[in-house]
Formats: sequence, structure tokens, C-alpha cells
Amino acid sequence: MTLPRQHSERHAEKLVRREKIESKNFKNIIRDMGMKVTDQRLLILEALTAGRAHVTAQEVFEVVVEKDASIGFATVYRFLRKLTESGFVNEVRMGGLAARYEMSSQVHHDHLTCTHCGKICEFENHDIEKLQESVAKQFGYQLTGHVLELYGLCRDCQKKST
Amino acid sequence: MTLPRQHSERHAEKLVRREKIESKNFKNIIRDMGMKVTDQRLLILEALTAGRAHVTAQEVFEVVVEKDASIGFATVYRFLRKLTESGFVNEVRMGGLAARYEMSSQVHHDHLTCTHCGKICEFENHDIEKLQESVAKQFGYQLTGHVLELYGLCRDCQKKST
DNA sequence: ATTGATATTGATAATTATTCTCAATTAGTA
DNA sequence: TACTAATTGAGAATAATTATCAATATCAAT
Repeated sequence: MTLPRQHSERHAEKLVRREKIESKNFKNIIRDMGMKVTDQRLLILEALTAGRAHVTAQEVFEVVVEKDASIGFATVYRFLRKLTESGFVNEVRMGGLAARYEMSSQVHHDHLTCTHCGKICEFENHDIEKLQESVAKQFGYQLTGHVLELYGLCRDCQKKST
Repeated sequence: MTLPRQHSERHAEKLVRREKIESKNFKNIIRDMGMKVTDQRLLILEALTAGRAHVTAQEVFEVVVEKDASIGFATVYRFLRKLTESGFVNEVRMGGLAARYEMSSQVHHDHLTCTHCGKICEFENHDIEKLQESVAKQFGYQLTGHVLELYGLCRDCQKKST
């Protein structure tokens, strides 16, 4: 299947422009962290943004090594840690499994999961967040993050189980 | 400091009685799991109940090895896993740190964990629980459970990292 | 552009927590 | 008491992550 030439050219142009913009943003992210901009770091950020969310360090490494066969996984681990510490990336850990990473979205949310069908609703509740802060303060902790997962039966599954 | 003889005798009696009762309960827990009762397993349960909550496998091992120098840490790990799978024990994991274990209590509580040293505080906040209920209701869910883990820097680690 | 101080890199060793293996021992039962 | 299957301890194996260090690349100042 071929597209009309004009269309395809415009498409290519757009891609190039977008790549430049992203690259610029990536560079700014790295500079914001007070670090030097390197090809390896740009590739890692690209992999995190382009691929699916919740990837392991190994998965990031496998994507990046395609474009730069000489990269070492220590570099990936190192940079992921820095990104996590700076808050640009979220680290999610489950059991004893490898940590998974995702670009932190600006929009914070928690999850409400149906224990029967697995449907997930995202929600955000400012009052809960404030109470969490106050609990942490009460114990002398400086809050840096939280995991709140609610489990229940969704409307559909409540009907079915009756 | 010495106590009046009578008192001290009664005290000793109580201790013995309690030990027997606990030992019986421990045996029942093990039998409920369909496993054989061994001295090692009784000692592990004793350590989990007597010591402070939220201990690592290594910490359990260190307590138990005092009473039975020949025990291997594989035995501790193995049994802790079984206890966790059977729900008699709760496993709490934070970051890449060692898992921590506690006897599952009837009293519900959430955790506030230090991301630096792994120290865990338990808390209970009725307001948060009520808000969770209302979020669930809002989405038409019938709430059955939740996980709330707060992460932060404890007072000590805040000082150290300055 | 060249240089130089310093950060970064890749390879590999080290570490940490946990699990696996297996021969010897032990608990529960017949 | 003897048998059978579960359990044990020691140490090897694994898996994820971090530390080490000499070689290289970045960036700021010239």
C-alpha cells in the first residue's frame, strides 16, 4: 500500500519535527537533573516514552541496545535510578520481582479494581491525599509517595453474583 | 530487684501456662497448613509472635539461631513463605529491600514505610477509610479491600541525608 | 576549534535477597 | 517399632541491582 506522495512527505516532515522537539525536551530533562546530555541517556528516555508503560530495566536495555549495541546495562540502571530520584520516572515494585518503570504523568491517580472481572477505574481524591500527608507528618515522616489500590465488586459483577 | 516469693512463683506459673497454650496454637497453625510440626517451625512462630513486628527473614533467623544453633536460614525462608501463602503471616515489601514479615492481626492497619532504612510504622485512619468507601460507591463498586502504603523519609533518615 | 577538568561509560566483579538441590534426618502413622 | 514421605541444613545457584575503575566523551573556558 502506497500513500499519495504529498501526504507521505508531509508525514515524514512531521515525524522529523516531532523527533526534534522530543529530543529537545529530553535534553532539558537531563539538564534539569544537572547531568550531561549523552546519546545513551537520550535513547533511554526515548525507549521509556515510546514503548509501553511499566517496563523493567532489562526491557529498557533490550530496546536501547538495538540502536546502540555497545550500551551497558549498568548505564540503564544508573540512569533509571537518577530519573526516579528526580521524579521524572515512577518506579513500581511488586513482590520480589524486578522493578518496573514508567514516565511519571502529570496527572496523579489511584486505582479501583474489580476483584471479579479485573476492570480498573482510575480516581483522584484530594481529601485522601491530604489525610495521608497528615498521617506521615504525625509520625515524623517526610512523605514521598504512596500506593493506594481499592478492591471491590463493580456494578456489573454485583448483579451477576446475585 | 527481687519480688516477693509468692508473686514470683505465680508469675512463673503463668509463664509456663502461656507457653503451653501458645505452643498448642502454634501446632494447630502448622497442622492447619497440612504440614508436620517440627521444633524449627515452632521456634519461628515463637520469634514472629514474641519479637517486634515487621522483621526480616534474617532477623527471624538470628532470633531462632540463639535457641537452636543448627538451624539453617533456608528453613526460615521456606516456612515464612508457607506462612505467607496460608495467610497466617503478612509480607511487606519496599523497594529492593528485604521483605518484612508480621503475624497477620485481626486489627486492620496500613503501613508507612521509610524508603531509606525500611522502618515501618503502622497506622489506622478512619477518615481515609470512609473516603475510600465513598470513592467506591461513587463508581458503583462494593468495596471489599484495599492496600494503602505510604512512603517517605523517617526522622532519622532525614537528618542523615542533610 | 582546542583544551582541560570532570562526568559518564562499559565491562565485569561484587552484593544482596532469596530459592534450589540433595543426601541425611525426622515426624506421623500403621 | 518400622516405614514412608516430609523436612532439614549446607551450600550452590539465581536474579536483580550496585560498585569499581580505567577509558572515553561532554561542556565550559579559552
